[in-house]
Amino acid sequence: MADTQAAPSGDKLVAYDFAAHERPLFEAWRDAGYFQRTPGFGEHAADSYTIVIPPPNVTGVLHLGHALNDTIQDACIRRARMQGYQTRWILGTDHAGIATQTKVDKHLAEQGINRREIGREAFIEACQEWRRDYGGRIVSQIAAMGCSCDYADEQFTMSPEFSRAVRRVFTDWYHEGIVYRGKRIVNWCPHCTTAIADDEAEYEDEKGHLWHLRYPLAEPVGGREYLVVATTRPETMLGDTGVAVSPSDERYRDLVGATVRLPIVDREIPVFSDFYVDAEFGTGCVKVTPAHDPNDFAMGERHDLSKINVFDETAHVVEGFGKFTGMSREEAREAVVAEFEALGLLESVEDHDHSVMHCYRCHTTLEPWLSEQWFVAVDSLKEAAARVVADGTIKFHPERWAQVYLDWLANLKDWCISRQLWWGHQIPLYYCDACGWQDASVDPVDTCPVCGAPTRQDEDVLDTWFSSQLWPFATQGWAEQGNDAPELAAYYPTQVLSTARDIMGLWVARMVMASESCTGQIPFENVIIHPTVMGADGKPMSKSRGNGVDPVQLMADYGADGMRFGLLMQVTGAQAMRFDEQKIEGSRNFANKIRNAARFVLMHLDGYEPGAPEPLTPADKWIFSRLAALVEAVDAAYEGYEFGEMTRALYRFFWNELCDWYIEFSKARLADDADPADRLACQRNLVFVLDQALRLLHPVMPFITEEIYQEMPEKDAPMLIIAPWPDARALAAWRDGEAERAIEMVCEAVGAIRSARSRYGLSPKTPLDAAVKASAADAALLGEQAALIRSLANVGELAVGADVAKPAGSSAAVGAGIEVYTCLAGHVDFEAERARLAKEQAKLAADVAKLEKKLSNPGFLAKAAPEIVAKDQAKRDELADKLARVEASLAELG
RNA sequence: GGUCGCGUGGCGCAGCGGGAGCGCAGGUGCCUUACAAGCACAAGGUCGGGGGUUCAAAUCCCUCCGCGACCACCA
Repeated sequence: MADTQAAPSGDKLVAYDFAAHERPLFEAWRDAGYFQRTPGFGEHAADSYTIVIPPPNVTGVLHLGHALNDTIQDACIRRARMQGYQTRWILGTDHAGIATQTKVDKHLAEQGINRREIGREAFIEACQEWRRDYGGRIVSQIAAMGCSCDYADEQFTMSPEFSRAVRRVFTDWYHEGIVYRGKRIVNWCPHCTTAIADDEAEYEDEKGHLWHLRYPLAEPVGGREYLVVATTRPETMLGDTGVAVSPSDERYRDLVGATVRLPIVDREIPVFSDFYVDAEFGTGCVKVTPAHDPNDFAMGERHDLSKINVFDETAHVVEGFGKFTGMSREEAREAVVAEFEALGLLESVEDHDHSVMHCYRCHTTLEPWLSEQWFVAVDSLKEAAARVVADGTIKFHPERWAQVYLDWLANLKDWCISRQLWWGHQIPLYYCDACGWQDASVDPVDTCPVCGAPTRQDEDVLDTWFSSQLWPFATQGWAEQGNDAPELAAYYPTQVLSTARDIMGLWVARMVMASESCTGQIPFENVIIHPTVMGADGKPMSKSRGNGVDPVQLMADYGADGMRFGLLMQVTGAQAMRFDEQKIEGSRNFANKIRNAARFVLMHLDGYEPGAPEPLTPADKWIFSRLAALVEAVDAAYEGYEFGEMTRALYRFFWNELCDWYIEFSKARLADDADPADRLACQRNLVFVLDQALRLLHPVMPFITEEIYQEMPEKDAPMLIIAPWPDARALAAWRDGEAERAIEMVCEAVGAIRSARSRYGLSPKTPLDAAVKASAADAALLGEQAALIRSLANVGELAVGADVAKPAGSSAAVGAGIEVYTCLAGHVDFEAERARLAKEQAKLAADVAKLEKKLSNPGFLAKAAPEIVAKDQAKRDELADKLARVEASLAELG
């Protein structure tokens, strides 16, 4: 606190060492146990406030999205802690199946190791090792931000307890028929060699071709010897088992029921009609490959076609296709097309853009692939999940995301949960090959309960999101004690879930479904969907674009407080926010302003004695009134989850009201020759306002506020982190319209005199005489504040009254209800003053005319709310008055 | 194809029914002892175009234009 952060100019700027100031505070909070379950106090003592952090991937590093999201959560929970709730912010990481396995694979590959060679156990050990080496990094970065999570009870989606919860849900759902096994078309990643869920597939537009291929008919029909199919994937023709046409397509009516002799493979396949086919597209004939296209699969089911798998798990052509066997998809495409051309069956090729599915992890083109997989039947789950959002039990902020959520649920299809990976929760389904017994079980089943033979466990692991969906309750004792877990009773449902919109379906909706099914409760009451942080160019941040910003670097440059405040200041209800580093810099400056204001207060405490704040002067009453308004605004913003509003309100109050005016007002009262009683009152009021401001700022800027709080002359809590939140209801008594009016006039008068001085290039050091004319009531209010005006505007003689005359040779500024004359005689040439006043006269005349017109409109008078009419009349009178006074000043200048 | 978001001073954004605001950049003057990461002052916009509702529109409705996102997807 003692050091000046910004050295006087001339000296070299000494960078403030944020980390050195922040880390000890963090450790103090942690060591005092404030990050763990806090006991609660006051009116909310019996209520809990819980947040579960969206668990970052174990191997991840902090990015700006986390930084924003975690700041939001920390602000919420710190405020709740100060409000006296029993708080708990559950921290942990996600094992992130594919993501981690991909990384470890790559890591091993660099050492020339293939995971298939070392086997499952060794590979899992490699993952664990990787996790031990890199796993803690993101948690320490979260700590560097100052997040008040429960670090002593860190969760992991593959911890023994969590795994038990996963097995339990799988087993329960299996027994309820919610989890089932089936041979279906799934999105297959030939690189990761696993199935992935529909929402893990990303569509990307690609330039491609539409090949028109002739398929000869086994027997000519009506003189026709062949039909032409159009396809974007000629290589799949090896697996064709039918050709479909639209039922309403007259052109092909007589072909339905005919047989095609499939070229190359020489297979006889039927021509049939199906409603799926659009006669308008391509040739109107669709080759049907049930094993490699979901729509074809559906047609295959409807028409009882066989399903021929052309590709193996790495998307190479399987045995039995002659020279094509062993070719990659791409090679096979070329070879098939070449063959058709050689056979004279390639009718034409046209360019065709289409969207192609890619793996969201490795971006390999996905192959729709027929395989045996596990699924979650969603029909019984989604109903409750939709209901609790539709009826407002769970609220989205901003509200419109509720519709996105509901739409997602409405379109939901069964969820493929099995993954052909090694890193993850192995599916707890046990088979007895001897007698055919099979069952799911929470605990391992080594021998068959029917015949006693050894069993084997399913090889596949579960989708990462299958475990993530249990996060809000599996972290709270559910695995062992189910819904009787005391933690759940105390801390469930949680209050807030904050996330970006991209995992609305993948995670948010699934948590609701799982929680409703497993606990019978909602998992959280409020869902905050914060905007996605974009790069400075408005595009998503990415390595390849080079527009990424590292939050760790931001914290090093601007402090954790600066980054936090700056991020929240940019939050709006929109879907995206373009990252603006200047906002972070401005917030760092704001933190510095807070530090300096506190320094001012604390260095002027000579003779200070603790005591109740007491607003004596209008300036005191004004700042108390503004403080009361601020608390109300901040509370309202938190309750609406409007973080941009909240931070801007704090910024405005602290900088533009407290620092720009109240502290300036205080200087004279704190001087050595000031009245000791008044000085003490001023000190107490400064301490009080600073203290309240620190509390309001603390959830967003925890470090600087705590650091200052420790220096405060009186404290009602050992640390600010658990100090009571300002009480808006109690403060409301300080609202004072008259004091606000008085100080507004002071500010206006000071501004007018400074402006006149600046306009004519007069030094701030030259004292000027001035006069203020106001209504009798205002003059009475203002008269008491003459000293403030004199000291802030460097005024010599100051006259205030209802009937003061404009001094000769003065510049006039006409404000709201007051007129300010700055004496410039002997200092300036009045030509410029005349021009300025003439310009103002024109502007005022136009404004008055506009209002006159409005007020003479009968429609307005008849229909507008009476207080609006009154307001406009008052405004008109005021402007007319101003105009008259400007004109008078002008006349006087001659 | 469907749904949603955004177009406001040079730049980045707030405001979303009663006379246009903030930050930054730029201009002028200040080392005024809390702060030059600062202070003071001034300048800068017909709120994307058009139409409508209303006494009143940046704000509500329609339409067009331009960005962007999500969902679905026709071989």
